[in-house]
Amino acid sequence: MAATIRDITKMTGLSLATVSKYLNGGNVLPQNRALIENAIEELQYEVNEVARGLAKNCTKTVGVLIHNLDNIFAGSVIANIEDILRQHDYGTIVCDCRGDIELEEQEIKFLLSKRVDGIITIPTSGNSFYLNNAVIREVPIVLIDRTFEDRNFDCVIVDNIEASVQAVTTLINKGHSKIGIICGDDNEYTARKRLAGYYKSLEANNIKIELNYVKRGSLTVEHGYHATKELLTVSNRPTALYLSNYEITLGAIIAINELGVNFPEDISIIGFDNLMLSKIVKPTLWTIVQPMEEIAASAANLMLKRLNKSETGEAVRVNLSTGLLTGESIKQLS
Amino acid sequence: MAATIRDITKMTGLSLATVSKYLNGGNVLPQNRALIENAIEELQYEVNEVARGLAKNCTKTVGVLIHNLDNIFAGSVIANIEDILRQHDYGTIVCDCRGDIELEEQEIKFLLSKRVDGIITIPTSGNSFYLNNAVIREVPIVLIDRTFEDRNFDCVIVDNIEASVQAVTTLINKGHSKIGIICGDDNEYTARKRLAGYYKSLEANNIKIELNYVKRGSLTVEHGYHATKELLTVSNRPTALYLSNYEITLGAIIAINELGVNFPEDISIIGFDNLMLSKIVKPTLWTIVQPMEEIAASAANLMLKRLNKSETGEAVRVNLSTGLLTGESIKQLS
DNA sequence: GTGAAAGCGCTAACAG
DNA sequence: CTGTTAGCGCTTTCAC
Repeated sequence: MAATIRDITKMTGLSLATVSKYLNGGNVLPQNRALIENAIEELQYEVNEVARGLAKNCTKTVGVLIHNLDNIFAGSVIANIEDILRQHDYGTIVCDCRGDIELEEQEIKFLLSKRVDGIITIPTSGNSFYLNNAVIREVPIVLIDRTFEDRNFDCVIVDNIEASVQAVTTLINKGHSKIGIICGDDNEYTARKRLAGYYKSLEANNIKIELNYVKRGSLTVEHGYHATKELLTVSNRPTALYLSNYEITLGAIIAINELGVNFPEDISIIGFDNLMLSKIVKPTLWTIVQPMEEIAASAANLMLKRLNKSETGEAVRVNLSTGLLTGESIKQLS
Repeated sequence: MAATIRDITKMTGLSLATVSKYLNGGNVLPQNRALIENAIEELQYEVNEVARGLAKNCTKTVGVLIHNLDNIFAGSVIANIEDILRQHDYGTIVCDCRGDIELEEQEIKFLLSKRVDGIITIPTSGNSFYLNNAVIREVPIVLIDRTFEDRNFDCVIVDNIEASVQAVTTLINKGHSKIGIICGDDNEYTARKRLAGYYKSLEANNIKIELNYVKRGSLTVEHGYHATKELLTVSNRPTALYLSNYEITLGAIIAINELGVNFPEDISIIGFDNLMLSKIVKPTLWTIVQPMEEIAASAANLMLKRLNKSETGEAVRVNLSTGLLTGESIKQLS
């Protein structure tokens, strides 16, 4: 059995209160301080955070709930959040709900029963109903990647429509009008927005929308790969492709290479998030990049502010912009 | 403030013990059961797991500590572990130590102060010193991916030497003797083993080892990419490449495609772990696969057994074998 | 600055 | 089956 604070009182002859005060950074006579520190060393004492959590009604942990852990975006965001939180002595309980709405609701219950001090989440569900209990208990919540229409929450998002506009406009400015898009399907919030941005910029430039240039599917390498092969063999094939997420970009590159098609000569492309590819592929890739670390940092810091009450106002909405990484993968059409 | 068990006693007129018994699955008179269930519904009561944890001296959470969260292997293993544990009512506190030994030690302290019931970890450190406190407190530990020489722990590993032997022997059986390897560097446990397996099978077949066929580096796409380019331009270039990890395989494929080199005609390759690639690349890829879900399941189940004391003996060592996925990426030399 | 005592929400004997 | 009671390990008044 691990040593308790009581063992320290016995060893030092001091009282519970004094030792506790020391542990919480209070003032103690130098001689007593020495006694306590010695005892702690001797006994290998470490605070029992469970007991402390009960006494203080706060656990110094935040729950992070996402749709899928084995995914680059989520993995990297979580790793960074965890990092920052830890530096402020907060632990992180990670749950992944596998894109399942029922599980998502259960996981929130689970996190609440663990009495997390706050919840950071990339929502799966389309409405915020599943967060009711957390709201009632006044557990701070920070949303990442999306918001809800039905209620305001703190959130950290990027403007996905604008990201697409950036990408597509870049292509248009280089003379392209036959532009394909490979994207997720309509029940994905970010996919919907990105597709909307694609439509928006085509319309703004009076370019007719070709429905067979739009390849909806899953957000996977497979979809990127197959959709690219299809788009490259379609009659009246597009001159440029907008690859609207990390995995899709990867799949597309593999398909293009495999077909022996060259970019930018035969096809122009602009990718998404795939820094790894943009760094190593030759010719280099034009890429839309989400500020993943900034997203993580904003979410973590916003949460920290809610936790230490330095932010108490209305729901704050952090809007980050995507960046545009220039490359050589887009051909200038005359 | 959330409702407590005491609120339920007031509402039902029953005692603490009865309600507690109900909550823990004990027998209660039907009428009382109804009363309690009604009160729970009414009050939106949920067990405070922190209080329960203190009373029971067990928290129903296990800590998972790994070197790097934004990595396919770790991400996918953790996602699966979390899944299984959750189904048994265990939560998961995830920490990533960024491959830093000092952080690793701190994280263990952190997990212990949170009183996790068990720890599952992919070790970073070369010795088990940092686990001392956990051992003393008799917190069950399950290692993944590697073991220590200095002390026996429960562990779930694959035979990395054998994996390499499988890969290299496959190449040799198809008539290759000029075989390159791209791998991690010597301070990576698994990389060392995989390289050792490479040497082993060459020696077993009396094939002379060419040191410039061995490309050590980081376990990254970049390394796979650049090393491949180097190996393909070296004089007396190898006829086959063994790509000894996921990221390296990905980088190599990109490099090969980019160079306009064809496999298996111009170069034979066998990859590692990259199921995604082996599924979508044409010609299909020969691939060594680690049973990631099985690794996760074994680790989680072993932990569960330790936790419920159904396994109490000596350290158990689960040895899983890698599989060989056949493909078309290896040319038969006459 | 220190100590005594009550309490955080729950569990677990032990009687009844 | 139910109720009483005494903790689990720590924090936090409130006197001294």
